[in-house]
Amino acid sequence: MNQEIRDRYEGRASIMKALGHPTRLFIVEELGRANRCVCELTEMIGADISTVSKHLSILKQAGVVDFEKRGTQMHYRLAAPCVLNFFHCLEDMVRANVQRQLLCLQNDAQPCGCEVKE
Amino acid sequence: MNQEIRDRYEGRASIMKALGHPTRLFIVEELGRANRCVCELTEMIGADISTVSKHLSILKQAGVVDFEKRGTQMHYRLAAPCVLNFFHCLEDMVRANVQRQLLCLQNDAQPCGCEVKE
DNA sequence: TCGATAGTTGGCATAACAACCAATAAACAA
DNA sequence: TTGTTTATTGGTTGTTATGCCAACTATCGA
Repeated sequence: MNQEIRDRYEGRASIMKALGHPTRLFIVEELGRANRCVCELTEMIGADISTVSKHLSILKQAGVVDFEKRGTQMHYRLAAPCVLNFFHCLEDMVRANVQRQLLCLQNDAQPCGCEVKE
Repeated sequence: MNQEIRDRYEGRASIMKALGHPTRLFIVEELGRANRCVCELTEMIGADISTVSKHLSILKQAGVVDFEKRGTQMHYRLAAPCVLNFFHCLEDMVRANVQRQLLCLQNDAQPCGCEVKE
């Protein structure tokens, strides 16, 4: 994998990385329903406003969200609604993972690679 | 965001996080074309085989890939082909991000939030 | 002008991640 | 049995991410 190809994947991976956090995924799904200001999101999430602001700036940097200033408030919106299409696949995978872990617990005689590490 | 909802997003986010690395994204796209053993992927990627093996175990843990032992080789395959659908959206976003950065460089009089930090 | 509200940024401590090397295990050929 | 190939795991080191607090900026109402 040379530098050029690596850069190609770097750009995509940084977007996926931006989506790889529960709080940020929550923000994305919420903005899929309605535009929100930082204060509303902070209220829903229950973290420090500076923490939420930093999550939003990571999403902004990745091009997932965009914002608009209105008075003292910053109104965020989804800039790339196509990411909402990821959720269906993600939910299927979460379900499959749970299923796999259950199967693994049932016949734990033979290891199946889904053991919980200690 | 209570614990239950947080857990819900945690499961999805860990899958996105697993995809949030250039090497792992490369592996996913390559496995979308054909099943591969670790040695083939290592050859393509050009990293230590232990590094590639660890990337694969992260993808396995997330339920993105699966493997099958054949002699001394481990043959990996895509367990969740739906992730291939992510790429189109990712590429659109990368293009949009590049476009945005170009615009930003052109009229750098007013900051637009895409400045490169030093 | 002064104070209150809304957000962003810097700093810091802690935690998680990444990549290599070394050691080990499994399959198989000689 | 011994050596080779393939792959995983442990250990180490350096980098990056996370979340809070504190400091600061901007807008707006009194």
